[in-house]
Formats: sequence, C-alpha cells, structure tokens
Amino acid sequence: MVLAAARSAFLELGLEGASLREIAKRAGYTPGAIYSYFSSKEEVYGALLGESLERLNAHVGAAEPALVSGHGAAARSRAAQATLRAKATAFFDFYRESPRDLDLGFYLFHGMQPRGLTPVLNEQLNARLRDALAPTQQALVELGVDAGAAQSEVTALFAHIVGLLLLSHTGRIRMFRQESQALFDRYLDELLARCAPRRVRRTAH
Amino acid sequence: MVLAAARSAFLELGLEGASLREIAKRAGYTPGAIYSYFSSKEEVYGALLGESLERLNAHVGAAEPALVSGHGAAARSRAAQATLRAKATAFFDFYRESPRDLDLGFYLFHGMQPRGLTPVLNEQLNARLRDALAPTQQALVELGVDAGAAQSEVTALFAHIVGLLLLSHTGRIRMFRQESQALFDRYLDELLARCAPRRVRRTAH
Amino acid sequence: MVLAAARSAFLELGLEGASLREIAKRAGYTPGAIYSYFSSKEEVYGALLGESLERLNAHVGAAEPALVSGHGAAARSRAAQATLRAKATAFFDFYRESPRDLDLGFYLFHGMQPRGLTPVLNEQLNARLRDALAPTQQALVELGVDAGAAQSEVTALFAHIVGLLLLSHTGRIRMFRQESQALFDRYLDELLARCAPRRVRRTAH
Amino acid sequence: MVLAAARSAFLELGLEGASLREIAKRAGYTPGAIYSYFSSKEEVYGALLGESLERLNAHVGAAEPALVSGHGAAARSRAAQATLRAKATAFFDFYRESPRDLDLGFYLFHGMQPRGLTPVLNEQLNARLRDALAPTQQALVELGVDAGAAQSEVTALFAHIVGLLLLSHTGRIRMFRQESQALFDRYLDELLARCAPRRVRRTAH
DNA sequence: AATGAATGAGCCTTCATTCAT
DNA sequence: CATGAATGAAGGCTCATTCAT
Repeated sequence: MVLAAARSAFLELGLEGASLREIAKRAGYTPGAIYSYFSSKEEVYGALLGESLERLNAHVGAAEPALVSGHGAAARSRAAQATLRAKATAFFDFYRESPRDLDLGFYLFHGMQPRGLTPVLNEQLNARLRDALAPTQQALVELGVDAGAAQSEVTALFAHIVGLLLLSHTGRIRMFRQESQALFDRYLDELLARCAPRRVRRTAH
Repeated sequence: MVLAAARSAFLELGLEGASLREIAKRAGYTPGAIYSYFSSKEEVYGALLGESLERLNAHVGAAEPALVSGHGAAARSRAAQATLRAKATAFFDFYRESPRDLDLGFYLFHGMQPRGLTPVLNEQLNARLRDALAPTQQALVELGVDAGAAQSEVTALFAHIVGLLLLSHTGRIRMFRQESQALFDRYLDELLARCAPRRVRRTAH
Repeated sequence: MVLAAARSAFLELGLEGASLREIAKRAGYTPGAIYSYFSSKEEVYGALLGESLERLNAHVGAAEPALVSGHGAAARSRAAQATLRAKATAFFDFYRESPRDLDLGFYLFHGMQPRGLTPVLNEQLNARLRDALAPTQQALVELGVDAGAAQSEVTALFAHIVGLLLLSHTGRIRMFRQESQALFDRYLDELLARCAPRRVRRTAH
Repeated sequence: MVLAAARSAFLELGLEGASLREIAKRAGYTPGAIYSYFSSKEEVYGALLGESLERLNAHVGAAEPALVSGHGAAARSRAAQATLRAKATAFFDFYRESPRDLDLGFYLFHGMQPRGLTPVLNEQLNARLRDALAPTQQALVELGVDAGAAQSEVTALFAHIVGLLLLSHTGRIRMFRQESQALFDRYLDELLARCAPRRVRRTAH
C-alpha cells in the first residue's frame, strides 16, 4: 500500500510533490506509519525505483522477436536482428510510455542521499538496469560484434534513448519538428546497418 | 549583480541549494529586494538560462574548424566536415565542462511553472538553442544533405549529446565502463560517414 | 516580544515545553517569524540566559549592605562583612525566588548545541556570572583573604548555593526536614567565622 | 534485560538519547514489549534510579575507614572521624565517577510525571538516599554532635556535593579555575574542624 | 530600490504509547 | 509475553513570497 501510494503520488505530482505526508495520506496512514516500512523517504524512492526496474525487465522479457524462417547462419543472423529490434524497442517503449519512470531513475541516481542509496542497493539497481539491456547486447554478440564493441553500442543506444525521451518529455523535440519514435527507429536501422551489414547483403543476394 | 549571485549560488549549490535567500545574500541584498528585478524565483532561473544559452552560442561561435587546403567541391566538402566537427564538438564540450548549465536547462524546461516560462520566453530560449545548433545543421546542408534530413540529424545529435552527458553526470556511464567523450567522437564519425561518405572517398583517391 | 514570550513559555512550561512553536504562539507569531530574530532555538535560549544574568547582576548590584558605624580598620572589616552578607544573600535570593533562572543556566550550559552557545557567547555569559559573584569575592579580599583563597571560597559558596537550591527545587531538601534559607545562613556564618575571625574578636574586646 | 539495556542506553546516550525505542532495541525487544514490564518510560527510569541508589549504598557500605589505634574516648573519636571521611568520600566519589547517575536522580526528581514517581516509590527512593548518608550522619553523632545538628550538617554536605558535581559536570567549575575534588576535601576538613575540634586537640597533646 | 518583518505552508523525522493478534 | 503496525502530536527548521515602510 505504501509503495502504491508512493507510486501514485509520484505519478501525479512528480518528485517535488511526492512528500512523505502526501504518500502517507494516499496510503491512508499518518506520516509516522511510513517509518514502519521504510526508514527514510529516500528508501521509499529506492524501493520505487527497484520496482520500476522490475517492470522494465518484465516488459523487455515479454517482447517477442518477429519470426524468422530458414536455417543456417543467415537465419540465425536474421533472428538476432529481430531480437535486437524487439528488445531495444521494448526498452524504448517502456520509458516512452511511462515518462515518470525515467524521471525516477535519474532523480534517484542523481540526487539521492547516501542514506537512501547505499552502495549495495546502488549496485543492485544498476544490475537490473544492465539486465534490461542484456538481451540487446547479446543480440549484437550473436551478430558477430565483439564484446567490447557490443558494450559500447549498448551504452550509446541507452544514451540515445535517454536523450530522445528527455527531449520528448520536456517538449524540446517539438522545437525541431521531430518525433522521438521516428528518430529511434532510424537510430536502430543505422545500428543494424553498422553491425550486420555484410550478412544482410549476403542473405539478400 | 543578482544574476551573478544566482549563477554562483547555482554553480556551487545546485538547484536544490540555490534558494532565493542564498541568491539574495550573495548579491548583498535581502530576499525582498530580488523582487524589484524579478517577479519570481523561476524568472531568475529563466534569466540564468538565457544567459547560459548566450554563453553556449558564444562558445560555439568561437569554435574554429581545422584549416582545409585546396579548391573546388572536394575542398568545400572537407571544409564543411571540419566545420561540423568543430561546431558539434563545441556544443558537446560546453555542456560536458559545465554540467550545471545542462541541469538548468532541464530544470526549467521540465518543472517550471507557467509563471516562470512564458510562451514568449520559451520561444526565445528555444531560438537561442537552435542557434547554437545551426552551424552544425548548415554544415550538413553544405555536405549535400537535404534540409529535412539535416534537421533530423541535428535533433538526433542533440539527443545523443544530452543522453551521453546525463549518463555521464549521474555516473551511470561508469556502470557500462564507457566514457562520454569517446562515445561522442564515435557518434560524430558515424554521422560523417553517413552524410559525406562518397565525396570523402572520392577526394581521398 | 519574542524574548518575553520565550521567558513566559519557559517559566510556565519549563525547558521541555518551551518549544519554538509555543514561543511563537505566545509572541503572536508564526514559527518561522522567530527566525527573523534568532537563527536557532538555542540562540533564543542563549539570549534568555543572557537576560537572566543581567537581572541577576542588577539584583546583586542593588543589594545594600547594612550600615556600619565607626572608623578605622575594624570598621572597614565590619563593612566588608556586611557587604559580603548582602551580596551573597542577594545572589542566593535571586535564584531561590526564581528557580527557572537556575534551570535555564544549567540547561544551557549543559545541553546546548555548539550552534547556540558559541565560545564567544559562552565566555560572555561566564563573565556575567563571575560579575555577579565579584562583589562577594572583593569583600573577602578586603577581609584580608588572599586572592587564591577568595576565589576558592567563592566557588565553594556558588556550589553550595546551587546545591541547596537544587535540593530545594526538587523537593529533596524536605526529606531531610531542612530548609534552604536556614542552611544558607549557617553557611554564610561559617564562611565569615573562617575568614574574619581575629579582627572580629579584637574589635569585640 | 530491559533494565540492563536501559542502563547502557542511558550511559551512552544520556537522557535525551535513551528513547524507549533505543532501550527496546538494546534489550532485543520491540518497543511494545517493554510495556509488559513497565507501564511507562518514566517507570523504567524510576527502576533505573532505584538500582542506581542500590549501587550507591553498596559503594558507601564497602568504604572502609582508615584504621585507628588506641582505646578510650579519644580513639573512638578518631574512629568516628575516619568513618565520616570514608563514608562521605565514598558518596562523593560515587557520583563524581558516574555523572549519569546524578543526572538520573535529578531528572526523575525534577521532571517526572506523577505516573512515574508515585508517592510510595518516591518515599522508597528517598529512604535509600538517606541510607547512603546515614553512616556519615551516625559518625557525626558519635563525635558528639546532637541529632538535629547532625541532620543539618548531612543535608548541607549533600547539597555541597551536589553543587560541586553539578558545577564540575557542566564545566562551570573550570571558569573559576577550581577542581571539585580539592573543594570537597576542604569542605570535609572544615566540617571535621567544626564538629570535632576540641577532642582532636586534646588527643593531639 | 530596498528593507526587514512576517506569513503560511510545508519539510522529514521522532516520540511514547496503544492494541489486535 | 511479544510483535508489529499504527497513532497523533510534536519537534526544529526552510521556503518563496508579500508588503508596509
């Protein structure tokens, strides 16, 4: 109940408005009662972020690649490409459809007190974030990209997603008369062109 | 004086710590006096962002492309590429070296009350932001990219920069064992490969 | 007004009850208004103690020794004795009649945060306390007691007063079926017997 | 276990810091469990004070007077003096070495709610305090002081001890450049000089 | 233009205590 | 006997803002 209240407060009011009082009120509690469950406000936020990352992972995990026919190396390459598209898009979509989750992540990673974000918790949360990008990274490896480059590509992809969504959520993207979805699709196309060009052409012949 | 005080408070204390009281103290005023110059705290921030964008434009304007020798179409292309590199890098560097300016922009564009960010001011600020990206966009056009594609590329570049810097400032980039500068350089290389590939090779022969 | 409110709150409710909220309410203010005058609750208490020590000094200063007739060394000794009685009794009476002032002193000297009791303020308050005992100490010196012994005697006198009053205010003195005033008078008699015995006898002959 | 926990919490954290929560935590309980043993926090403190007074009595009881040789009235006087010194000093030392016990006594006697300090408990605690002073009082009687005067002297002695220790614990005694032990010794000397002067001299001849 | 006092709402947190289980 | 959740009140303090002067 506390987490649900925190989530709803956060969704409707943003980080500034989601005070402990407000969260308690929404949970039907007095402020002090929250401290039976969490030892500080930052810990509530930490739990909220943890939960958000679980939902992200569930979303990415549920994304199904398009079916690919055939056998052999070429088919495997096409399967990896389909997987990459599906998983990366799921990641992008999760945050595009739920801007607050992005806020949450960055607020917490950015401004949280040590009290709320212990190194252990920090590492746990980081790990779950990496988990959500792992299928994409794995698909790159299957496409023949070496481990280091795959890591770089995934980081760049993550940064691109974050940047696009931030521009989108703050309305800045409109000033360029662009749309985040289209830009994301293009980025993905280029990523695939970069990482799987030869096989694609071979299979295309 | 007020703006200088606000800038210094904001630089040292960040958004949370830069209260009106603090700004007033640094300006040698009492809190009430600020309201002779600005009608709200958000307006102070608005002015600060305006000023930040001026500095951004000055920084980008001052960036000199590498010298290019020769004449004709090939040289013009190389000049445009050098310009693109110089201007985009200047943009990136400005925010990389001054994370607070990035914070400021996003705080204002994100959370500000209507009171602080009037449509007129919003459009002014947007215009200055576009100005800072205009040289890059122009270079793309000179490379033969059509107007619409140049706009898309610049928007994507901006998003990429924002994403990289956000990851960098929140320390998230470390969890991928990457570094924003290297990722930016690579993005730029790919952008150029995408937009000026044939001419480059031709001139190379 | 704030100080008056703080004093009255403190008088009626003691240290625990004299919260900032309560003080503000009594002053006809909202809690925040107190911070226009004092930068912390402890500072309010510090000011209260300062004021209390001023009243103590005024009380001691106003105490008139009994008139002494005659001339010469013997008369001067009797005058010094009368002064010692008058000043020491004034000190004792001040705190006997105003137990809260004693509480205040000990609370502040004991439990106050560094924020409220700066070394400078601490020294100022100590100085005023010493001032209130100075006439007694001076009378001892006039009785021929050397400086070091006079200091010891005054310290012991102060401790005795504090002890008697504490026993008295906590009701413990009743358990011995004693009364603080009588015990104080006896202590004073013995102090005088100790410090001015010979001259007294000589003048008595 | 609860009492031990309360004692340790109180020793380390003082009155302010020794909350019921803290006590419960140290006892390995949850806060509510304390109420199976005590009906309020004040009652815990009451029990703590009772225990403290037991330790005081044990300490005083264990104090051995210096051995005195000889027979007759003079020897008995010297024995009584030795006893007085030993017992009074034990009392003083107990609180000098354990300031928290003094705090405890005054907190309870001073600020406690009726709930915590019932008349019955109050009388029990008083009785144990008197017990700790009884050997000193008895020694005075053996020195020939009449009952009433002995009672007064013991009360004054107690007050003096309390005053000295309070000055000492609050650091005020330093401002007079004095030291509580020396002042206590002097007080004891004077007490003995006052109460056993002639016999002492006679036996000295 | 500037002050300084004041507001009112709000912040997170702690506390002793209660009570159904 | 003990838990654990919950209360209700209070704690000190900060904030942007207002406004008479």
